[in-house]
Amino acid sequence: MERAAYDPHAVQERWLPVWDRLDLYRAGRADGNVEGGAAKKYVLDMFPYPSGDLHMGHAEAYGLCDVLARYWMRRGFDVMHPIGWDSFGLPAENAAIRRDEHPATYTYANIETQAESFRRYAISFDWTRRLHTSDPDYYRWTQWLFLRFRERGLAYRKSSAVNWCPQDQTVLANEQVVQGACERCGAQVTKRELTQWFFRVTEYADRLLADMEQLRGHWPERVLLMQKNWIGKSLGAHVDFEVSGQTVTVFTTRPDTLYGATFFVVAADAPLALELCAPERRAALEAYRDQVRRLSDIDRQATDREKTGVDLGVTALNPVTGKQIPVYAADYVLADYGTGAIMAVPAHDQRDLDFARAFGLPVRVVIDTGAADPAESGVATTGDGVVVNSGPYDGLPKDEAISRIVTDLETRGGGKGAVNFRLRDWLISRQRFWGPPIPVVHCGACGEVAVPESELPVRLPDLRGAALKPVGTSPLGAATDWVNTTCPSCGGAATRDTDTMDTFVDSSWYFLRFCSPDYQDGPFDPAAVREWMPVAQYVGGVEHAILHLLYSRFFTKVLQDMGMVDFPEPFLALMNQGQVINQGKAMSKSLGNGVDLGAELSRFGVDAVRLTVVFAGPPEDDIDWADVSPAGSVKYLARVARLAEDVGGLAGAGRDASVDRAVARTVDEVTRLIEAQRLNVVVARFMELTSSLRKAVDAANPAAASLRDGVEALAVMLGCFAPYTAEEVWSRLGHDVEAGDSVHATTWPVADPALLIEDTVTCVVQVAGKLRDRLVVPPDIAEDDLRALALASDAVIAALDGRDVKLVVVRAPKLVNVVPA
RNA sequence: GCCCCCGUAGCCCAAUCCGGCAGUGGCGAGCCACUUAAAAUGGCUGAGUUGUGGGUUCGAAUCCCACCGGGGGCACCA
Repeated sequence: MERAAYDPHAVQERWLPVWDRLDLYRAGRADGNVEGGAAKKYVLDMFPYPSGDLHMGHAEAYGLCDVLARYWMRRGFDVMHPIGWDSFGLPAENAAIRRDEHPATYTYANIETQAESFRRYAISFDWTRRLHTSDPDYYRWTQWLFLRFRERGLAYRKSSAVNWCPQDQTVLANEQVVQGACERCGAQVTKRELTQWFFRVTEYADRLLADMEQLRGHWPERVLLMQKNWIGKSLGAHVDFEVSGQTVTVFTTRPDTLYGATFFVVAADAPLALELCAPERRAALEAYRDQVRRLSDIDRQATDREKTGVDLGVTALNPVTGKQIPVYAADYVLADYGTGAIMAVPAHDQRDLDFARAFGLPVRVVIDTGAADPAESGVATTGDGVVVNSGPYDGLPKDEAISRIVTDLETRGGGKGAVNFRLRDWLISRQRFWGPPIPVVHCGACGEVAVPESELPVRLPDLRGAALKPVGTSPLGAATDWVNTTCPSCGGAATRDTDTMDTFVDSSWYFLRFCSPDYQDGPFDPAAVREWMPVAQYVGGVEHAILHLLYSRFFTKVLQDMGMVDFPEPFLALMNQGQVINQGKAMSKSLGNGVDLGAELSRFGVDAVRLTVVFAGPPEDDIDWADVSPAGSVKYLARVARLAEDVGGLAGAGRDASVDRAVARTVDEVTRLIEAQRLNVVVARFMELTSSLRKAVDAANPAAASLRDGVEALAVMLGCFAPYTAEEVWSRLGHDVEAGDSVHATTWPVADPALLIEDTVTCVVQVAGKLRDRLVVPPDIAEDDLRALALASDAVIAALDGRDVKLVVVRAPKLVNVVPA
């Protein structure tokens, strides 16, 4: 008999226009046709940057997220699954220079390409909520939020050393500096002192850390760990030292080693170094500072570097020993961590010891750890031990000494317990064009003045091509007509701020905008946000583990403090999909191992690619495209289509308990597996069910009703993974999809609990832990009966070989273990 | 250097949470059927010291310890 061929492309062409017409994925209108009514679920993928067309990475991330979104739709939830574009950013600007056009041209053309690809890839997006961060309607509210942050003292300007690329004559974001070099041109990045805008994220450090407890279990553990390390909370103390009549405070995590502080170091690039320096050492310090400034980041960060520094010719008073200790400036002390000055305890800190050995400074052991003397061994002892050489504290264990010394410092003055964070304030200024302009005007008379809300957005001027070339200042600065303005406060002549904001600012609140994308009275409608937020499931790559996720968490907390939202965390659950690699390596042009998504889709079809990325392994694992087989997925989907064809033609109402049980077991297990996000295992279960239904059909099983129900259940579940094929199957079973009876508008199958109970169980019988026999028993068999059955088994008697039985372990109904003497 | 995760068949994965038959999926390999032949399709088969060593247990892939190998994060943060 001639089989109906399975042509994935024909199936796509057939159903895509029908789905467009049926408008299946609009949020906010679920009919609550499943128990539990229509509870809301907000499912979100990290929105894409519009660089070219979609690639394999998108295929995986959006494919995985779509399974979850569709599953919850089938479970009767009112699901919001929106899409938008993170459409400001440097690549568009570079393309515009190259092609002599406006960045918007490249950006919006790519967006259209990606949107069409998403549509064909059959992601269940609610297209009515689409947004682009580069639209004035969007960045108007990015600017509005900036002004609210500024009112609260959370946005401020300060002078700071930033990454500078001498080749491109421009400031670079940290993420554009790869191992000390400019990611664009490869030049060594240096530091340059510039006045920049910052967000005061450090004020939220403690809450960002503490609230991670709410995320534990729902976010990948390693992401929480990375954020924890990034925030870097350290407990310790501030201790005051007198230097030339001036009080200089240091931060230390080891107040117990105060008696071992034999010298004092300030960061060479901190202003404090100049203040403390004796006049006769001034020239030496300036020379050293020049030398430090010329160092590239990559050199400066090398930990095995020789310690360098310069004696400042002054001394500091150790507050507990009463001794004057020398003061140095060195580049191993960081200007922007702690107070920019340290007490150096060479015996118990490796860096201080290295410095002491280089400069011939004394080493004084104050904690006896039992290890060799650091002065001899060159290895600082940082472990636990007993306090020595420390006056009244001698003999105390380390931890007790810490609390005693801190208490004494607080009582006597001169110090107190303190907490310090590694987290730095977020530098948001960019000397670039394609971003939201900072809505501030600089007036000679009034200073910094906010642009009034009624004048937002501050639109970008119409610059293109060569006008965007980096010249060391923002391209906005050259747009004279745009820069020159009047002061909103006094009406006098003033200039606009020429910085634009980091694109991470745009993406720190887009998930809120999706709740009410057309809202005109604020960044979002509070009622809509109450309805949808927080995001129930967020999906994206682990490369955003810190920046985007930390900033979004920060924004949410600020908005909570402003009373605009009533929750502290934006994303209740997070899934990190792995990367798609090829032949063991990240895909790249230079390696020639790239896999083109469009080519794969043309060859195998959308469903096969979607199924392959899900089936390849656990969602969070990388997929090596060389290890997987989209051709195998095509084969499987064709098998399902043929099964539907055969079953669709069966007549009759016959049922078969073993078929019904197999279906019920699969439904039950697949449901639990999806909830646990074990999506690769789900596909294996589909394949098993398909095989067993196939066998039943081939055996001329008369249970037509059971088989039909089974294939229907399979179609509904498979619809979340391979939406086109599932619709085709659904249609072959006789459903009128064009009339609205789509597999993507139906409800998830329910397993009858009665079918999940087995009438018999296979009991394993072991002798001394080795498998010797299997017994088929009722599931509710009594322990004693099972023991008797097992002991009577011929195989057991043979294995015992006359030995006495010492112990019989019975775990009814699954196992008996007979232990011989 | 510090911290985290992972080692199961030639390869990708199940079984690990909560100890109880190492397989139930895929790729590849081999064989068979269909075919003039091939492709496609269907069926069948084989493959294991569960990284290594030790411990706990009646029983360990699973729990504990050490080591080896791989991946990742942080790193002059006091």
